Amino acid sequence: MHLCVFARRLCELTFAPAMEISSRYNATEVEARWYAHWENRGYFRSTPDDREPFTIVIPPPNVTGVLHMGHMLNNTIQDILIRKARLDGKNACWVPGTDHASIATEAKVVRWLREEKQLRKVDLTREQFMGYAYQWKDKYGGIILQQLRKLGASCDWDRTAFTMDPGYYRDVIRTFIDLYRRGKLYRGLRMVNWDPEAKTVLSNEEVLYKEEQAQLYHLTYRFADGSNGGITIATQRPETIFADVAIAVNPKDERYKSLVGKQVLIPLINRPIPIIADDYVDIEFGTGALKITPAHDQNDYEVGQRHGLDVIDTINDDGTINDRCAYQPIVGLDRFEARKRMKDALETSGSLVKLEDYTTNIGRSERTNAVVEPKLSLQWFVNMSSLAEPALKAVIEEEIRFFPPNFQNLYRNWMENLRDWCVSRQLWWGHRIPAWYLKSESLGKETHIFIAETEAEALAQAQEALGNPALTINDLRQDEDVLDTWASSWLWPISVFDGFDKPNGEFNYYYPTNVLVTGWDIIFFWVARMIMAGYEFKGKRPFEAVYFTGMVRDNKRRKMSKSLGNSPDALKLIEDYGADGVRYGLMSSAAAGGDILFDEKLCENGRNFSNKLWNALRLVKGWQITDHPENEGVARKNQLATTWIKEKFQAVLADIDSDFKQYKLSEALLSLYTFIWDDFCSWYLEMIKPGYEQPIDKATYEATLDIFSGIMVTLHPFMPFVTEEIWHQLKTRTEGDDCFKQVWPVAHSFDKNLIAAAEQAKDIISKVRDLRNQNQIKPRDPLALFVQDSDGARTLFNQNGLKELIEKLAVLSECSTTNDEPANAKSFISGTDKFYVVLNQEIDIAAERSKMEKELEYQRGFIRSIEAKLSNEKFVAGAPTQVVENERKKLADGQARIAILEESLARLN
RNA sequence: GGGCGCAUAACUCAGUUGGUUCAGAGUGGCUGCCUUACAAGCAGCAAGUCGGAGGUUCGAGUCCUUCUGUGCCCA
Repeated sequence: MHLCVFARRLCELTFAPAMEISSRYNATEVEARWYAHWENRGYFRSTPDDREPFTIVIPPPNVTGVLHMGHMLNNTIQDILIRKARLDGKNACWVPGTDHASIATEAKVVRWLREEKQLRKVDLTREQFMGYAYQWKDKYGGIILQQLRKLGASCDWDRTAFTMDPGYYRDVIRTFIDLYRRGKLYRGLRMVNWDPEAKTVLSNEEVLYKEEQAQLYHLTYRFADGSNGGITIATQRPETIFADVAIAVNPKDERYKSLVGKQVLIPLINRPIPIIADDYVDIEFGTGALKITPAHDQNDYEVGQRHGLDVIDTINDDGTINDRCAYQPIVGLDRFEARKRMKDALETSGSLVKLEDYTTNIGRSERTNAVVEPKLSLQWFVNMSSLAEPALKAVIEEEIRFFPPNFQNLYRNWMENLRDWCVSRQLWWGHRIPAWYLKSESLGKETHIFIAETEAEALAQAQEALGNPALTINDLRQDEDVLDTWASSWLWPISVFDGFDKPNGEFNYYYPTNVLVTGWDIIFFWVARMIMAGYEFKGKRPFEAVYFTGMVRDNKRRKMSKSLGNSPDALKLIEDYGADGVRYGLMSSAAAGGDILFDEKLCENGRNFSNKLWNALRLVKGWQITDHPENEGVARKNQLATTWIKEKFQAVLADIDSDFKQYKLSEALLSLYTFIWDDFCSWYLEMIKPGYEQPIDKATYEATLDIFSGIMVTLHPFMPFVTEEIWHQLKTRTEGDDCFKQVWPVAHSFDKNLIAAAEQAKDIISKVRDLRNQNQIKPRDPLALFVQDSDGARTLFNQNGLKELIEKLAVLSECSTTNDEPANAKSFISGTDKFYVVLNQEIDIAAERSKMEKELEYQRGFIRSIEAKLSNEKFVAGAPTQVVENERKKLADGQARIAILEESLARLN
């Protein structure tokens, strides 16, 4: 750093007058102030009125959650859409809330009890546990909703909902009862994914499969008839052989054809089982013979069903071996401990013929990481087939539109291969299943089931069903399980508007909601199920559109997660770059559905953008105002500049409107960014900027404030804070005249010719600057510019103010037409015109010639390709006239440039 | 094994129903700058056989086939 620079900085710091606006934008202070202002004035609140509603329900974050990158992306998008809808004059309602997240929350509460209160869940009653859980929720839950405020989320906080609020709870229970009564919900024995650690059922989606090292045991089962030999199978789970009911081979397998129907003996216990034939068996895998253990494997269960085989369950809920296992030495041991013991026992008995290392997919619980145990269990299921049909149709026929649309494929694929939905979870935190059984009937063998909203109703049902009025509540036992969290959140868009209890209330106004914004990773868990619920319970779509966001990943493409520690601290980012900066950073690289590789650099760009806006404000507000322009030339120049920027703004507005319609939010933001930074700041403000200590004329100044204000309104959905601040700094506004409340400018048609003329002026100016750069001429040294006289040049320069504009920005001492080539000048071509810049230094003729020859070659190539097209009859006949005409124009322009170049070269020689 | 995507500059990505020599943006790189709004900045520059091969077409980054690489979902 130069000394003088340092000195100047120091001066700024030390002596800057207090009145002066800081050269750096202070996001933290501004953001807190405006959020409080909006909230205090009740701007986020929505009540039904005559306006068209625009509704979004938040994907409720986990009540235990803290703000992470995914939330910020997701909620920034929702906020943009909601703020845009408000500016469009709609009654915008964004409903916030949280999800009780039964598994995750219960796990946290259990840990909290253990660590803070030295309590174990097993020592507590259900009521005690729930008491603690609510305590915990009140203390730690919902932090994320506070954090969303920091991001600028303009939710109607008065509507904050929770999936276990009393009304919501009631809806969930009633829905269960309703589905049961209509035969769409049943209790059944199913092979489920069992987490032996959490002792709960997991959905398929909650099981994570990963390749792990395992061992394949090759075991021989001897023939039961005492003949020599036996059949060798390969298994990864030798501890389950005592639950075997058959050995299966492929009917096409020549090796085993003759053995089908024979009996073999299970090693160590010598129980006979049959050899059966089933297509399921893979001839290539292992030995081609497969032990069938229906209680402990999904596929085996299905094989068993097909062949009418028994089910022998030898594993307890906690993963230990139970006493139905006929081999005593492993009873009571954990399944993995049992496996170790089996190795020796099998070796000793001579049944183990080979031990082979191999890699296999092992499923683990997403929550506890325990190896998932396939287990037969009585669970509650929702029948999916009838619910899926309208939900699939709605998406295929685009009654619900997906953005990006290709997620239809994923959705269809899943919807066409549905299994019934297991909705029970072996937890306490959640909506307790409203099913009562008779205590006299043993667990899992109940034949009487009473489904009711209350205990009293259940009792009445029981008394009637059994014809025994003496029955008391003590004779009944309520199901211990709660419902899957998704079995509550699928009602979200209905329940938050009380659509079950008051279907003719405001539910009518707000539902269907307009758009759902969520990550594609929960398309099955949640999106599909909300669609089902919408049609099943209300006969209507829950939303018109779904905007799928991508996953936020780190720069190594890894999904951001707590366990990897690769997720930046969301609140720290907001502190460092401002909410506007972070919002910009997330949006600028987040095309719908596409994953975003997050880089803090993007937030830095956002912060810099805020700063750019801030400094544009400082510039404009620093000007002295005068009633009249300095002279006629300045008046013409400023007139052209303001007209041009207005027209350009219209062009940009048209693009943005179209982007919004297609949910291309990133592109809309990028268009605005480019327009503001390049057109407005780099060009427009430089065009009208008065000389040092010169005033600006009032008309231009006012026009600039209006344009600047309009720009702030359009940028507001993306960067609400900085725009609100600047909106107020620009002019003195009346109470309540906030950027937040403005009307989105209506795009009207614009003057393309004027925009094109300005573009050419910019091209000329850039080329002069380039010549300065190449020839080491200082930016402030005035130069003389001449243009070869031509019709085109005269038309261009007849544009009122254009000549003055070029003179100012290119820093020219002179700008006029000529018929003669000036001495000591270098030339360039802009459009089809030739320009000369007088350099007052010796010109390197050889270099100039070579440059021109290169250019000439390029231009000749250019017209050759066009001539080829135009001489093709099929092209001229087949292509749209617009395209053909355009080619003719290009050809003419190219020829004009060639003529200029050839003539210039001739002169050089 | 079945299905769905993706492949464009050093990096991250845009690129509408095929139509401007169309190959674009940001970041990074290079050159020159304290120039009275902004160094969180200004002015300029360079950079790609649009994964390979074939096809359809007057015309292909864009449509089709196939290969390669890569990611995801399901089993």
